[in-house]
Amino acid sequence: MTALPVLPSHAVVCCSPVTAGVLDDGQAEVLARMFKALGDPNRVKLLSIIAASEGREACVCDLTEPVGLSQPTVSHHMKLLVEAGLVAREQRGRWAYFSIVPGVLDSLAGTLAPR
Amino acid sequence: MTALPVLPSHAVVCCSPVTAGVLDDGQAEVLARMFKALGDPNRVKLLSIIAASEGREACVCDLTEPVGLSQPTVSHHMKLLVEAGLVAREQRGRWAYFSIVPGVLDSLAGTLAPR
DNA sequence: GAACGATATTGACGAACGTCGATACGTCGC
DNA sequence: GCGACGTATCGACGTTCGTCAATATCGTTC
Repeated sequence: MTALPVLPSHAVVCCSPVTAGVLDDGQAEVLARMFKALGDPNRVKLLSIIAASEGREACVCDLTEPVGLSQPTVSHHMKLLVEAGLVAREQRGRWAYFSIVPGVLDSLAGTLAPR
Repeated sequence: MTALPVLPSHAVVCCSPVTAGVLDDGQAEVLARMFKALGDPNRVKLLSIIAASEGREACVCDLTEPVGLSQPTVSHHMKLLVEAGLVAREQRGRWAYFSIVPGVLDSLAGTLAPR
């Protein structure tokens, strides 16, 4: 499978550091949305599986068994991760592939601990 | 107010990187717990207020008004942040002070993006 | 177009969550 | 000890969430 196209960087639209001053409601909302997406053990595990996969992408068909959840549940979780902007979805024939959005984890890490 | 005592480093017990391989259920659970604590805009804002305060600590009496929530709600949120290991609480007379647990944000950031 | 396989969506259920008024509890000053 | 003050806890409420079986939708193959 080929590398995913490079998406526009989210760094400029993503996140304000928690530690750079008092966040306003909008900024806090943006951050909280992403953290909430990671606030479920199954979704953390799903993200780690994708991150550990070749090309940092994985087919949803390979995600169901490792987390031991039903297909609808995994689909639902993946939808939440996509909506949170952490992963991107690409339909390839019958298969849905998910990949880590480039730079997003770096950005999110940067909100917790400025570099 | 004096600096808080240096707490034992949590780095050794805190977190496994999301991006260093597939996490087991326990590791994912630990991370998810902290992310979930940050999954509420008000708690993100509370954390940012504490982080922006002198000495990275703040009195709960200074937290209620900026988030515009009732006293019981703020108390409840602070309890969740403490239980998640992100902040520590210290009673000083009538006042409860909360501080960022040293190193915890760095550790958590490191789980998202290894340095 | 029909059959098949993959996957998203729907609906129901029980659990968890965020909020606040009321109250309980601990500290301080007299 | 009592009253005032600060803050945690309780209980109720409406909302949100994680789960799964059933079903709908979409892409592929013949």
